[in-house]
Amino acid sequence: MTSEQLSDRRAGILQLVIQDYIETATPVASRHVVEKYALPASPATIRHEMHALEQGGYLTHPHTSAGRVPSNRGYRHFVQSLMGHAELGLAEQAQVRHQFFQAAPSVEEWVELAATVLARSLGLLVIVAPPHPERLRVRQVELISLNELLVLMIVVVQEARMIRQLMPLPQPIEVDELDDLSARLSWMLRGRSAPDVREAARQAIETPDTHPVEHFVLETLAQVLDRDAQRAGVPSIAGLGGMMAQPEFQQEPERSLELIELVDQHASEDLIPSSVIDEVTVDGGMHVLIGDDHPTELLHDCSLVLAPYHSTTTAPSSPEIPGYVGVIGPTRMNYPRSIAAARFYSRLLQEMIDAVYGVNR
Amino acid sequence: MTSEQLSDRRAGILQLVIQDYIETATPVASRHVVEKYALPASPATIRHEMHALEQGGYLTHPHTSAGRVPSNRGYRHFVQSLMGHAELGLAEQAQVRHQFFQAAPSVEEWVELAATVLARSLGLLVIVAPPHPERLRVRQVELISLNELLVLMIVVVQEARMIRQLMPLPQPIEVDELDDLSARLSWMLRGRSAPDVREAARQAIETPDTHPVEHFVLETLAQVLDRDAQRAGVPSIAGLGGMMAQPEFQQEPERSLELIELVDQHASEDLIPSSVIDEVTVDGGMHVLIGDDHPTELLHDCSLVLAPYHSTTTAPSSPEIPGYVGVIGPTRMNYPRSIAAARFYSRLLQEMIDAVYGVNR
DNA sequence: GTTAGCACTCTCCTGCTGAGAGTGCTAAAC
DNA sequence: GTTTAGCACTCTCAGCAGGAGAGTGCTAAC
Repeated sequence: MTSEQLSDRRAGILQLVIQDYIETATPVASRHVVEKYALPASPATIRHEMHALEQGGYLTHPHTSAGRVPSNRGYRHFVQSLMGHAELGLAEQAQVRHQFFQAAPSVEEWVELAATVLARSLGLLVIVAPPHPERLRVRQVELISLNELLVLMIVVVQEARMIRQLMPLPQPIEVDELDDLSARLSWMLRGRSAPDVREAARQAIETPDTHPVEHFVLETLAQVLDRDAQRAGVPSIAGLGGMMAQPEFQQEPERSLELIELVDQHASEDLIPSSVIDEVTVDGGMHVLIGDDHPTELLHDCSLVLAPYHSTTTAPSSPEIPGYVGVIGPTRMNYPRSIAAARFYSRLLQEMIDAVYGVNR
Repeated sequence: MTSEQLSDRRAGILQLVIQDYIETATPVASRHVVEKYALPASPATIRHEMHALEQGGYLTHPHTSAGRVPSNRGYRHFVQSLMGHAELGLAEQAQVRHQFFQAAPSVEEWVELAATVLARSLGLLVIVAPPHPERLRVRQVELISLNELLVLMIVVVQEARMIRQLMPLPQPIEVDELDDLSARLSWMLRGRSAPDVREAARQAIETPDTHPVEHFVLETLAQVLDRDAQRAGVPSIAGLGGMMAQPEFQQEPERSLELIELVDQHASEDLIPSSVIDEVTVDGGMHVLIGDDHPTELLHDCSLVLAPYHSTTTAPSSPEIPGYVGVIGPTRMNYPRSIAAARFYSRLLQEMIDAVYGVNR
C-alpha cells in the first residue's frame, strides 16, 4: 500500500483525469487533458505524472495504447480528498421541494416520488426506503361488520399508520358484540405490539366466557401488526432505464441482465444490504461504497452512495429502522452531484415526515 | 390477401414450423423439420410446401440461405385455427392456488403475486391490474384526532376499500366536535361519491353556522375519493428480467432499452392501452394481439395476450373498470401456454376477489 | 525538471476467404 | 401429377491479415 502524499500537481492531474473520465466515459489520454484544460505543460510531462499515479495505484490502463482510467483507489481518493463539498443548486432544490409539497401527504408517496425524480435527474438507479418502526403499537382497533361473516378490521397504530384487513369470520357475531369487542380491544391493547397481542390471544382462549371470535380477531391482529411492520419498510426502486443507458452497461449484456433481474425481483437486500445500512448508521453520516467495497459481487464495478435518515422525533420507546436514499451507478458516476443529491433528498424526506408525522409523539 | 384454405398437410407443416421456431428461436430448415418429426417425405417436398406457405404470407425468410420464420399472419393463423385449446396442468393449478391462499387476503397482494408468479413461470413480461370501481362511494367516515391540528381521516367505502389520509387542519377543533362531525358525515354521505361530496362542501361554505373545518374536511374527502379510485387500479408489472433474457432482446439492445424505460416508468398505458381493454371487454373473452396489431410501435415485434376479468358481483349502481392479466412477449412466445395461463390467472383472481369482496353487495 | 522525437504496442476497422447451411430449380422416378 | 435426388447458387459467419490510428514509454537533449 503506497500511500505517500501526492504532490499538488499530481493530485490536480488525478482530479482532471477523473472528472474527464466521468464526463466522457472514455480512457483519457495525456495529450487530450493538456489541450482540453490548457495545462502549462507538454503531454510528455503529464504522461510522466500519470505514470507515477499508475505506480501509486490511482490509475490504470486498459491496454498499452489506451489512455488512463481511474482505479477504485483513485475514485476513493477523489471522493475523500479531492472533490470538496457540493450542494444541489438552489433552483433545483426549490423545484424538487415544490413537487413534494404538491404530492399527497403520505410517506409511501414521498418515497416513490423521491426515487423517480432523483433517478431521472441522475440517470442512475435509485433506491429509497422509508424509516419505519421495528414494531407497531396499537392505538385503536375498529371492527366494521360488512356482513354476517365478514369484518373489516381497521387498526390505527401509534406510529400514525393505519392497517386495514378483511377478515372472513369462522362464525357469526352480533353487531353489538362486535362494537363492544372493538371498544374493549382498543382500551386493552393501547400501546401494545404483536407479542403482547399474541399473549392476549392465548389468555382469551383460556378464559371460558369469551366469544370465540375474540381469539380469532386477536390472532389476526398480531399477524397483521407483524406483516405491516415489514411492509412499511418496503423501498421504492427507480431509474433502471437510465442506468442501462449508461455506456458501461451497453457493453456488457450479461451483467446488465443480472442487474435487471435483481431490480425486477425488488431484491433491495442485494442492492443495499442491511449490514451496510447498520454500519453507516453508527456515525449517522453519508457513506460511499466504491467498487469492491460492496458485498454483492455483481456490483463490483458499481458504486453506492448511501444517505440514511430517520425521523428525529422517534419516541425512545419504539426503536426505529432508519430510512435511506441510495444511489447506485457505475464507479464512473458523478460523485459530487450524486452525493449532494442523496444528502438533499434524505434531508427533505426527513423534514417532510417530521412535519406531518413527527408531531404526535 | 390470399386467404384460400390451406391443405391439411400444408397446415400441419405450418404448425410444425411454428412450434419448432417457438421452441428453438432459430429459423427452421426443411431438413431439420423432416428429421426431428420423422415426416414421411423428403426435405425437397417440405421445401416445396414451405415455398407455397411463403407465397401465402404465412412464413418468411430472413435471407436466402436461412430456414423459415413464421410471419405475423402465420402466427395469427396458428392461434386461431391450429393450436387448439389448452389448459394449465392440474398440478400447476393446485400449486398456484396454494400460493394464493397463503397470501394475505388483499387485492393488491394478489395482483402483485399473480404478476410475479406468472412472469416467473412464463419468462415473459406480465402486467396484472385489479378491477376497480369507477368511483368510490362513502360508507363510513372516521376522524381521529392525533393532536390539536392533525387529524387522521379514515374513509371506508362501499367497495370494501379503506382510505386513510392525514390532514393538517387549518384551525383547531374540539375532540367532541370532531366525533360529532364524523358521525354526521358518515350519515350524510353514505352512498355518495366525489361529485356529491363536492356539492356538500359548497353547501357547507354557504351555510353560516357550520364549523370552518367541516368545509375543509369535505374538500379533502372529495379529493381523496378521486385519488384513491385512481390508485386502486394501478397495475403490477413483473418479469422484465425473464423477458430480457429472451434471445430476441439480447440481439437488439436499443429496443430493449426503450422497453426497460417503459417498465421503469410503470407506463402501463403504453404497454396495454385502455383502448385495447375496452375493445376486448365487449365480448368479454380473451384477446391476442400479434405483432403490429399493437398500437405501441415499440411492441410491433411482440405479442400481447390479454385476459380481462371483473368481479361478477358488481352492483349495477357503480360501474366498474375491469381488471386484466396481460402477457407481453416476443411474437415467438408460447401461445398455448401463455393463453392458458392468462386465462387461469384471470379466473383465479376473479374468484378470489369475489369470495372475499363480492359478498357484500 | 521538462520536452521533442520516435519506436513500440494494442485496438479497431476493412476486406478477404473458405466452410457451412439452406434454398430454388430441374430433371428424373414413382 | 406428385415426389425426390442432385446440384448450383446465395448468404452468413468465423477467422485472418493488413493498415490506420491512438497513446504510451523511453531516451536524449534542453
